[in-house]
Amino acid sequence: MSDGPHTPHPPETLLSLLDAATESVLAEFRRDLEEAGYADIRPTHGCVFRFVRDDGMRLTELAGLAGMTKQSVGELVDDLVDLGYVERIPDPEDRRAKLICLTDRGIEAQRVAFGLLADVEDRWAERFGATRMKQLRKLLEAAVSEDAPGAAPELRERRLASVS
Amino acid sequence: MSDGPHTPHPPETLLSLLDAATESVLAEFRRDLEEAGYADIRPTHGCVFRFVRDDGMRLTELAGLAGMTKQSVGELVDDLVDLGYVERIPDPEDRRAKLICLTDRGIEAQRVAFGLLADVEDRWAERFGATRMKQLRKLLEAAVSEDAPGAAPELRERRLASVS
DNA sequence: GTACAATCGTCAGGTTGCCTTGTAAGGTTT
DNA sequence: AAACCTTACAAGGCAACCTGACGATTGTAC
Repeated sequence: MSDGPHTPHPPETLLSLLDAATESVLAEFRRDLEEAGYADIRPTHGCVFRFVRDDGMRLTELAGLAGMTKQSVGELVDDLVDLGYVERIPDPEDRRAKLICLTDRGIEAQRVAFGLLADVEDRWAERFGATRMKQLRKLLEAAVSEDAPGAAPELRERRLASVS
Repeated sequence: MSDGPHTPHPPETLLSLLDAATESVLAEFRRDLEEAGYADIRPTHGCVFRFVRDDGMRLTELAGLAGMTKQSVGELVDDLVDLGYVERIPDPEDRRAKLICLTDRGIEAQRVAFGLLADVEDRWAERFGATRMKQLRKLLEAAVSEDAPGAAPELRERRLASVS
């Protein structure tokens, strides 16, 4: 940092690399999803597709898993209802609550999306070799799941729950 | 995807892992930066600290490096001017333009920030071993800089230019 | 069994981080 | 000097989150 007059080409930090890689994968996924005919699904909606169970799930639980507020997830669910991917059915066990369920179309979209994500990963594996990809996965999993030396404790719940 | 009734614990995709790791590093960095007394610097400001040269830089060039519009970067520069980290001085070579320069305080902040990012990476290296970190870096660099099989071409310019 | 507190979802409104469009001032070209 | 680029800025919009404050239930304590 203090060698030389300044950093002409700024140093690639771990953060910038991780962020760039994330964006790269995300962009690829978005493109594939769009090409598959699901242009109306935005990346934000992923938190619903990712966590919702087939037998339905309450908003509160979904929000908890996604690490977001009920209001925010509620908005996304509104979108997906309008788009016909999910529906809210009254919870038979609690008349306050509603169960958020995937429609048939939603189930299909979920299947396709997870498939495309797996394809992206497969392409990476082709480029870098399956061995390296396994290493990468292991490393990232360890970095994320373990107690990081300095991460804020409240983050740990969210960490696996952010993007689709 | 279609084995078993459904995926109870959703599968960790490459995307979710990368995203989680990014967030983890970012959170750690933010915390460290705050503890170092720079709570007023937001992550978004990183695109200025990251790319600005010591001898100053025009808004247009900065925006180009950051992969953002001039207006967006201009706003961030406004913030940093208010906070005393940068200043706009008239460009002697073009009276339309202004050079965005770090103040002494800004230079110090930049030094500290890059140092803290390096510290985060060192801590990762301690946890996983220097060898694995090198592998991780190499892999990410390759994934990001090479022509990805399916990435949008316009992304490639931006890819290394997003977060601090 | 009635009062009280907690929980479920929603409404209203705000913040952040970006973008697009338009405009005025300063250069460049011929 | 007329036409055309730039440079920066101002105004306004949008997406993706947030907080706070409800009404409608439900579970809990007297």
